Amino acid sequence: MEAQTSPARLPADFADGVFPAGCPSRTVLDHITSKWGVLILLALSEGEQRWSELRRRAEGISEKMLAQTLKTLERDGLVLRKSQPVIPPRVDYSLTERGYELSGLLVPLVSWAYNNADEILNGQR
Amino acid sequence: MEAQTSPARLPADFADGVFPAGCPSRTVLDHITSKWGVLILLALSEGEQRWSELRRRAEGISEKMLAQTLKTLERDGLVLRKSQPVIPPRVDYSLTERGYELSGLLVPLVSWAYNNADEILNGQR
DNA sequence: CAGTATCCCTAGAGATACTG
DNA sequence: CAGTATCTCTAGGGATACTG
Repeated sequence: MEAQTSPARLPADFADGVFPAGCPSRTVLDHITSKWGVLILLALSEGEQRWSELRRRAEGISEKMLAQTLKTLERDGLVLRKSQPVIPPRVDYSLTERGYELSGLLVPLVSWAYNNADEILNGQR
Repeated sequence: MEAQTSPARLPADFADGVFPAGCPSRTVLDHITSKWGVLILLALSEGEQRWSELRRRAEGISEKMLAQTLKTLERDGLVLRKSQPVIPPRVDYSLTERGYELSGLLVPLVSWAYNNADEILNGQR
């Protein structure tokens, strides 16, 4: 098999092919491709959900990491937090418009990973 | 803004909305969304490249992480390593067909991150 | 229910030196 | 040039306990 060049092109600023160390996109990329970040964004792509629901779906996440991940995504304007002043507390999380846009790119990636996982890890063609 | 549901759908196995802890796709996802993994795959989407070239492009990567990342991606069948028995050594890396397919999903994501980075990190609408 | 606050701990990242 | 081999270190992540 020969080397190929991807049809989808990178932003022109990467035209020299260098990904600068201090580039802000690195930070954003770290947030949205983080282990738990992806899963939370994906879960929320199915619609608004509560804390406990997210915890159940992103199986294996600790409370600490759920809180941290949600805060980061909220600060980044990707996730919206709606808190009701009731007892017991009720908090709903959902995607913002921007988060929704992003999830449209993430879903195909996760689907691909899911569909190719066995072949990739078990080495068969 | 109201909660929305993404048009792109997840694999049916995720229909219950749960991402199982032991799911193989988690491992694959970790590889391809790793800090350096993304950048290497992206760099290679521009075509075959040598070790030193990759090191230059993924600015800030250490030799250790470059070696480790390339090995993982090669084992996963995403990257092809072609070594010439010459002195000085010459090794070329390129994407396999599967890696190429993946890069088609990664490029839009990185482009999105690049285009939205400033607004995300500086908080303006 | 929806989180904080702590403590602990090691895997993973970087730096450096060396080599075929 | 294209890597390995070590060493070091800390910050990310888990577990647990507690709270408005």
